[in-house]
Amino acid sequence: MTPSTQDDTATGRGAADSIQQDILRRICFLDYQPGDQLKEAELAAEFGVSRTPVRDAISRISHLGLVETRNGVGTVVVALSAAQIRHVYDMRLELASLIGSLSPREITEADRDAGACLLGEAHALCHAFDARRYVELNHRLHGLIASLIGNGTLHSFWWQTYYQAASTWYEVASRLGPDVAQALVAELEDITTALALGDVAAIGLIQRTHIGYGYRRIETHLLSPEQG
Amino acid sequence: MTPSTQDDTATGRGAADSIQQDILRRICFLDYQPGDQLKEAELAAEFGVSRTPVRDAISRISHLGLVETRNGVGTVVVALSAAQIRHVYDMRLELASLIGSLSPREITEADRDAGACLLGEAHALCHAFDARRYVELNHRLHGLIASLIGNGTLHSFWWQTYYQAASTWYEVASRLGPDVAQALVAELEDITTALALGDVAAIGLIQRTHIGYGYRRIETHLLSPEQG
DNA sequence: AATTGCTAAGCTGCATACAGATGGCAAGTC
DNA sequence: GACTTGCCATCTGTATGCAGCTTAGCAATT
Repeated sequence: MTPSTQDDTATGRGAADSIQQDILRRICFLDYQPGDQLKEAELAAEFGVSRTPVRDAISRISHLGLVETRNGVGTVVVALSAAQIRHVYDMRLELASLIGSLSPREITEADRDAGACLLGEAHALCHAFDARRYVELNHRLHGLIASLIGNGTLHSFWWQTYYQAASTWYEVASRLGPDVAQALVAELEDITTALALGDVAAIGLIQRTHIGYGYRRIETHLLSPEQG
Repeated sequence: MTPSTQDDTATGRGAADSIQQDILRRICFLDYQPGDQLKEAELAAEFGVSRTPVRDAISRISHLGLVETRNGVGTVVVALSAAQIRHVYDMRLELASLIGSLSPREITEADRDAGACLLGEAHALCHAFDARRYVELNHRLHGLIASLIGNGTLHSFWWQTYYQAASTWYEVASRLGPDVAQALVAELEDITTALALGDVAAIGLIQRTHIGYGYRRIETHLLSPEQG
């Protein structure tokens, strides 16, 4: 039961694995935008490996629907449709509720420290906003919460939907600016409280709440105004 | 948003895709038992292709945790631990409830026909039981229900957990014999009723119920007596 | 001027050769 | 006899060459 988007096959496929994460990060940070082409040869040269591990990485990413590869054409980053985004968010709402009920892990002091650290950085972000940094903070917050999930299947699914959803955040953050940082602070304040109380179920419900808010932001600022 | 275990990348990776399904089927039918080694060269020869598409297929399967591949050793089929099986079933119970609530598709006449056909074959199976045939009927039932799921993310997850769970059924069926066929008949009777009424939500709840029964069978006949 | 056919470039899919890693076996040593 | 050590068979990870597919652009024709 490997997370499938994070740390599988610790031994084998060393190169392909780190490349996969790197590409996923680039998609979430919009280094690769929808429509961009991922050329195997190019990436192979950049990472200093051959096409084989790059192919492996891209093949895995295609599971998530974030890229589409066609013979003779290439691999392009695809923007999730409005319907797909809704489906992902509908699913994430449900998964969030399960975090606390399906074999959660015990909260440790390290978790509380990480939460406090994130909250501090989120505060700083409000004053000096940077979309990239916002996405990165979200990534670290996701990692913290995912680590609390004891159920391996849920853990895997949580990561999968994360990457699908996260690919939209950078653009929302760019358009909304510091407002999303404020929202992140609010979320982290709730979460640090729950961490202090050792209540994983509460964290799941908090997540559910803020996933709902997040979807509303996407709906308003990404789906309604232009593009579909 | 590709199902990831069923029909991704319709255009590219044609060979790898069918090989992946074939290997997954073999694992579920216990043609490959836990501990068995999947040798790339061997499979490549059997399918009449090179190692590359075989590697691709195996790489994808490793997502599900059904195989584990280590450099210098090989790829072996792994038996899910009791905890992993429980996690998968816990998740399936929750996913089943969502089938009816997350953008279900309309039920058609073809669905009703397929359900009736399955029910007939399940009846036949009670008299002349065959574990392999039981697993196959379950597979077709799963395909029918999965096709009713409109939410692409849920669809993908439903398939993923299916393969993880199905890898245990053959052994249970072998030990219990016709009893599981009776249970399948009961399940299909409920489902054909729901199909007739066009009630997808009911189908999800029926699934949830029988997934619970199924787990109890596994717990009793696979986990308790011997092995863990 | 518009259309159609061709050509060439570029990309992925696949095949195969090589290198690194692992585990077992056997020879050697205490 | 037990343990250690080095060799070897074997499998995966990686590199690279080749073939098929797709597309864009150009040229010839209507």
